[in-house]
Amino acid sequence: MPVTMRDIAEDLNVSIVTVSKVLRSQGNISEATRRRVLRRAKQLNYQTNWVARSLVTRRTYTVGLLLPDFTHSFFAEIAKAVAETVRPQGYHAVISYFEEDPELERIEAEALMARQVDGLIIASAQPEKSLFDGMRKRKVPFILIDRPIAGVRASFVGVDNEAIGFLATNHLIAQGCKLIAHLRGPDNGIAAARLSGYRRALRTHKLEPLARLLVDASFGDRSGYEAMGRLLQAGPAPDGIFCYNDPVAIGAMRAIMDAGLRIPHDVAVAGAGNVHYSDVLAVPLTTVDQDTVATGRRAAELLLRNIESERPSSARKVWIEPKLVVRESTERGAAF
Amino acid sequence: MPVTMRDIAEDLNVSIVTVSKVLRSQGNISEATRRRVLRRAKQLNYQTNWVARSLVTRRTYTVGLLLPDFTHSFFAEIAKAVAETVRPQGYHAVISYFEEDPELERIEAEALMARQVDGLIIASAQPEKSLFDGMRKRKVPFILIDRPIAGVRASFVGVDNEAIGFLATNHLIAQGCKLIAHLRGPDNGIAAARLSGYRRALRTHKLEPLARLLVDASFGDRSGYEAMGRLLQAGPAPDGIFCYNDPVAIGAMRAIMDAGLRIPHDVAVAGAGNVHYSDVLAVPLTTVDQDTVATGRRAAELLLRNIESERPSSARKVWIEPKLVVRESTERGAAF
DNA sequence: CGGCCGTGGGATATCGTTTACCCTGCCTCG
DNA sequence: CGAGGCAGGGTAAACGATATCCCACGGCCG
Repeated sequence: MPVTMRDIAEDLNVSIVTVSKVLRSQGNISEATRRRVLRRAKQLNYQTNWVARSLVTRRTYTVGLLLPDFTHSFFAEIAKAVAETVRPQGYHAVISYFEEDPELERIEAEALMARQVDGLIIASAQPEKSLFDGMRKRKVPFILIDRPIAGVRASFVGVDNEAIGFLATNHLIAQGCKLIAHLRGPDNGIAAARLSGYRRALRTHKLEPLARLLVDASFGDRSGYEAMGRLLQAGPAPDGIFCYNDPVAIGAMRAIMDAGLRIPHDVAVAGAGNVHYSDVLAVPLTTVDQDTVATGRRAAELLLRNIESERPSSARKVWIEPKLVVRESTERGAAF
Repeated sequence: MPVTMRDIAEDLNVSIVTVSKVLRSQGNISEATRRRVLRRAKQLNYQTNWVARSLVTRRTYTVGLLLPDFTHSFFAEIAKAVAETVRPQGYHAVISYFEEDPELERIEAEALMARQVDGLIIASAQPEKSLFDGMRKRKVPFILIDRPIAGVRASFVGVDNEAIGFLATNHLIAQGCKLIAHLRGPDNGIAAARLSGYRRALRTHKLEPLARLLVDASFGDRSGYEAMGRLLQAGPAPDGIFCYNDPVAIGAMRAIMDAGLRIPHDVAVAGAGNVHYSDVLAVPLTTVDQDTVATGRRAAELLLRNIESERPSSARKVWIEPKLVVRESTERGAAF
């Protein structure tokens, strides 16, 4: 069995409390005993038992991270940023995922709380309101990320999706595109915001938002391929496309090339999300980066502040600024 | 503050022990009190305090997972498989990473042990032998994955890299390639094993292993591009290439196309690793899948067995069978 | 009728720390 | 010279559960 403070105390004929004080540099302990304790601790390779410590301090120095799927690089990067932000403060991140299943999400959240995490960061699937009530009742601080949930009063950190749509579309316009289509994402707030940014950019430049240039896609490359196919059959090809996200854009690019058109010469393509293989594609893809690192970092900082400050701090919303990443798929020069 | 067993016990005028027994379905408790306790627990929304329970049972039902980097999809997928395997048994996985830094690796491992994980799964960077000694001393079961460490007696689960080299090369031969090159990886055991599989395949089919067809690359797409460039300049182009991994293969493909050659018509290309975007490339890439799911699952199963069985179970080595994934980059039909 | 057993439940110690006090000298200072 | 303060420790009670025994009672059996 592992070494405990008791072992050290008995070896040295001091009390356990003395050992504890030395190890935490608390209270008044003479330099002599301090050294003796430290030396013996090192010899025995003593390690704090965090379970015991947590029981009495009511702090585990652990934050829970609840994600739909950490094999998606988007979430993996957020997780990494969170872990890196809390580590210097002595916290660990424990990561759980729930596969977009609200029931599993509740179960995992409660498991994390039963393990007494000091706080939670959640990219929630669904407004299972009871979950949030439960957290509030137990006064566990939590931060929502990426997906705001209507009707839940909570701090939130996420990218400004409207800005993503605006940035990408604006860039296409700056590249000289006149007929700009949008492959729109699934029926959720994120897709709606990106669409609305697309519309604002068109409006700003007095381009007409033609209905036939707005095509339903989803979130995968297959849906992008199909949507693009429909768009190309329906009439004259657009000269620019903003796609809901990178996979959709990749599918669209394939459809464009299959149709014998060239990127960006005939059609410029922009995506969103900056998946990390966007630049090893046949034509490297212009996209809008969501700055996962900033998202994770800000969320973690906010959470730590809430944890340390006891008080049920007011719900803050932090919007991360997206950044345009220009690659070949839109580089046609303003001269076009 | 959260609800405890004491709250339930006082409300019902029974002892804490009785409550505890009901909640764990242990001991003899009458159906009547059983129901009363359960009802009250539900009303109060009682949740086991795992910190307290763990202190006395000496079990946290938590396994640690120590990875170089979980934003690499390879490790993320392993992590997911591990989490999924242990979850039904009531365990949680807590994931840590160490960025290939042996010092950080040791620190994180000890932090996990201080948090009393019941076992560890490690894709270790380096043979900091002291780390493994420490784990053995504290009798924390652990399993190495992906990277065997020479001189450390421990259970291991990983893919058979020699088989990867053999499978890929063999496939190229079956596709009719006669002049097969290899872009070799960095100087480690994994690359060496893949190379040796490549050689065995050539030998088996009595093809000559020309020295000029063996080119040093590294692990990134840039290195693949450059290595391929050198190879093409040095003499007649090979008609098949097996690359250390997928990124290298992607770089190589770009170099091949830049040289005006066609894939797979002029050169067939095979990679290894099956990164999840291999099939959205300009030419979908034939590769060898490492079966991350099996790796994670087997490692988790082995670990759980070790945990449950107390006894310092003997070090087992499990080799995961890789699987060939054929895509366009090698599809030329045996007729060539 | 005494002994034994099963049922239903409780008392108490324990897990390894921290926390909140308390105690004992000795020194200083008015 | 007595009060007060501080340095350097110690005692005891948590923290929230589980483990290990123990007890009372009733029924049943020989």
